[in-house]
Amino acid sequence: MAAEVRTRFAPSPTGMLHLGGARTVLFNYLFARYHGGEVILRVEDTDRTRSTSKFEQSQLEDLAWLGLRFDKGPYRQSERGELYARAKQSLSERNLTYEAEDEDGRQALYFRPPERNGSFQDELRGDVSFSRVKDFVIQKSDGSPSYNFAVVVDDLEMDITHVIRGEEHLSNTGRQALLYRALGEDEPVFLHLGLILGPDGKKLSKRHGAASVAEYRDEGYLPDAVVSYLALLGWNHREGKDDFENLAELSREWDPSRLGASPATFDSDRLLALNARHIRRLPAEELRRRIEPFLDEPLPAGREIVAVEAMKEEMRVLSDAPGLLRELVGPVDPDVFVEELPESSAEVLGHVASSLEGQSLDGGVEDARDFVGELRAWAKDHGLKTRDLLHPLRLALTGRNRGPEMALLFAVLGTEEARGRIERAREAILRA
RNA sequence: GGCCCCAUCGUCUAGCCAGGUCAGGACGCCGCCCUUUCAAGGCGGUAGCACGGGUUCGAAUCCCGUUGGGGCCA
Repeated sequence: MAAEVRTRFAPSPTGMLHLGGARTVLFNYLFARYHGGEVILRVEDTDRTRSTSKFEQSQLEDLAWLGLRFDKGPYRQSERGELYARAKQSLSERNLTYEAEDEDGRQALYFRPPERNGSFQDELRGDVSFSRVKDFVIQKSDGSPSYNFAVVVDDLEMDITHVIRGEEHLSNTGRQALLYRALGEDEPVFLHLGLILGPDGKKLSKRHGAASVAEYRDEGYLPDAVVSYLALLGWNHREGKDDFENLAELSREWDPSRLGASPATFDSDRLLALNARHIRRLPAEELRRRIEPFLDEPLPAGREIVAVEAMKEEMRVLSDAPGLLRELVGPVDPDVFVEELPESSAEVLGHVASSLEGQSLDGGVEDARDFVGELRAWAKDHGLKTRDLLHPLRLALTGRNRGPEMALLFAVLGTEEARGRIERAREAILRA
């Protein structure tokens, strides 16, 4: 039962999985899902000097982290020597190969294409021509197959129907097409995605900073946000949707007719904003679970969820969590901001401190909101602007003049801690 | 150097294949609303068809060239 559509992702384990590669897998995955076909993982490790199992392992982890599952594989080219030997034999029988010295002066096997010009069909670019193709190596001096040769043999043997990859492979495709033809086989459908560019307009690479998937994971990006962002690099939604909850939603909405051939520039600010949006959508319970590994101090006992709720508003990546937590519950030195406050703030703080008596705001957001409501009513009665109430209060509680909703601060700090901080701020003002 | 690909607001792009809607949306930015502040949300605004030739009654759209950018191989 051969599936009608079969795509593959074929990474070389010579480095980390980069965003470009991740986008390529994603599209192979989505394309296969769209057609009800399958996607295969094939590790192209013929370059024995640069391939390591460590990189292979890390790439597999990154793929899993992104939520991309393969229907088959991983296969490794290093384990498929026989297939290449057989194909080589077939070419030799047709007198299309010869041995000669390569650039390094070592014996290698060359392929002599019967034709040197021609064209192939690319799904996104139409008829793509090639010309002046020179003889090229198919078997290196160490006996391993060359890149172009192994790819063709494997894609043929695996019955790959659609080769979806980055544009950097477009110029290799002419040579590959010649190989298919020499082997007497039909070519798969080629589909070359536009490159992903860095801010300088060049192909996105390590030179552009954190371009590996692992680095994004370590910084606290959510896989769903990364996937959602990557999907829009070289593809667009028919109704202009620009964010997708997760892979499942993307799979439902994705359709290959919206693929484009133009290059796309990677915009890290946009990814960051998108990640923040995904974080805000997360239920506090789940967000708590996710930030746990990033924290360097525990969340306030018994008030974990409100604390997460309070941090959520300003969190853009999970690694923001420890800093935000410190701003929330870390020690406050009133002397730092006391200058900013008028003396009348002492009275305000005095009122809040005494109102806190008998209150129990430990973790209850609703109670805290009621309490803040009362404070606002009091301020109004005394001819105070809300700002004159909340600004000193915020400084007293966190030492900052911006931050989460006031009620959340009370709920996170709890009655006693809040009262202590307010008292200390008040004393500092009176002292000044 | 050879071959190849790409070209619409700052960014991602829709529109191009089957020429004719003030070139549409989103992000960003600016302003306003909301808000103690920030964020979020709502409303409004700014900004673009790289250039030159054709073809056509009519070109972002088709053709040629130029320029620019990129890729691969050397």
